[in-house]
Amino acid sequence: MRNAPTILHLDMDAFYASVEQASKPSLRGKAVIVGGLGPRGVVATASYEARVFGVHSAMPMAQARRLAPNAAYLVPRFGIYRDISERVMALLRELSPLVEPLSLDEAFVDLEAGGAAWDDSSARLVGAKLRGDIRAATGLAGSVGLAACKMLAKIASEQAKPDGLVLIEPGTERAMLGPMSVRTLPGVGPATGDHLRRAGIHTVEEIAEAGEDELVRLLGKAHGHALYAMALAHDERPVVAERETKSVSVEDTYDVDIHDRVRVGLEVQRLADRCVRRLRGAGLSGRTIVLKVRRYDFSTLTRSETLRGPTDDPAVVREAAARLLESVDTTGGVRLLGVGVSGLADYTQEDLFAQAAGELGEQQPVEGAEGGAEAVAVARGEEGPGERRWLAGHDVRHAEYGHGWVQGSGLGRVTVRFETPGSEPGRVRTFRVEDPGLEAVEPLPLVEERPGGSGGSRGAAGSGGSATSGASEGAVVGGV
DNA sequence: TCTGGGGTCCTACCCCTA
DNA sequence: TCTGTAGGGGTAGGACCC
Repeated sequence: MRNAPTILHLDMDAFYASVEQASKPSLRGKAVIVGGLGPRGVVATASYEARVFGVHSAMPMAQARRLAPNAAYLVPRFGIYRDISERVMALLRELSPLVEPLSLDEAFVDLEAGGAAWDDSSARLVGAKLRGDIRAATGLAGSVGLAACKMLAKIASEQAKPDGLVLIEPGTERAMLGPMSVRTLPGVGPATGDHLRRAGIHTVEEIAEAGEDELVRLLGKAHGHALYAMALAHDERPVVAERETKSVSVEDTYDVDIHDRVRVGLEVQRLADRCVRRLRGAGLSGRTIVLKVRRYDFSTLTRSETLRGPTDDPAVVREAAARLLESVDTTGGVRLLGVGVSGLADYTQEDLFAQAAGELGEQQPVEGAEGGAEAVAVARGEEGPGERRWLAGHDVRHAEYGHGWVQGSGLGRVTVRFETPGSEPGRVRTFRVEDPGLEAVEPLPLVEERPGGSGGSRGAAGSGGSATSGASEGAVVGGV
């Protein structure tokens, strides 16, 4: 391990919820919960105001509604999250070529590789400036952890939340880690945590005291060795900029269990097609087709089949998935189905044959760059011809009232709050769902782009929900 | 209380082959 | 030729992460 704290971990605070608060002035300072709103949805992110009620990520939405009945409940808008994430990642890449994104809202940066920092004070300066730059570019708050390795940098950013910066000074790592719960270490989830607890191991220090042999005996070779090393604050994992995708999959949980075997078969076909679209969008093909079935009792099983060569042919994937389904007992009903492809290659042999046979006429549109027009299609959640379903939280424009967002819909009505990231909290109006004046539009930028200008509007996250600084309607870039 | 979606990695087991 | 074994690929499931 290097001896200067030059690994940076950035974690955007309550990312999805903060984006929603920054987009919607009326939600600033309020409990906001983003996630699946169906009967089987779970919480993706809760704002800090919602966490006060005990709501947290991965909690069933029904439970969240009991705990925080007056919170704002919104479906995720991945298009805008992705746009903002790209801006943040671009700022990170200015610091170093070695940036490892972990998700839309988290990344590691190797500051030493970029020559951006070489010791405590330079690292601290870079971290502080980065937080300011992110705030100016997006209006959002991010927490920064700085340490000599990835594990400690991540723990540091966790300690820095919300809206802070923590640097772990070299030489203090063991003393800091020792009293912490085993669950602090990456790779220790509920199951491993329980396992260790039953062996009388509760803290990181107790892992170190137990010794490597005991850890390997308890948890197996790979996990045991890795955990023991982490407990000694040893983590040699490098920051890796480019990660190859290993698998592509899609899955759906159904609001109501499916019992009809024919319907199950049709859903599997549909998922196979969706999976292939994603696969093609990424320019990939794969050899192993995986079917996932979660039954009525939440038991989950997978079936897989490895082909002789990689494919991205929807018919081939569909047929394989259908064969796999034959070996699964679905009596009692299924709550989730999934189709995946692994054993990926970035070329395809099947295509050569398919092209030769002129079978590409029915090629599907590529999903690839999701976020733009696709986000709008999703925003309105069009299910069938003539049917318009307005999703909570998504952006709309009304011919008469301008830009707003869907606050709720049902019984043939849709309620819209008319406000923009730069406006005061707006008024609410209700329309018929088929109102011709209403259309789904792209989200507005959170911070106005002012060429030559500095700074921007203040976001909501952790900043006390202040009003924005003089933004106007002028920056509207909506429209479909 | 009733548990999403998209991933990665590890382990155990089976079967085949050398 | 038979037997034991080691290794690799395929398969299934579990744990974990965000």
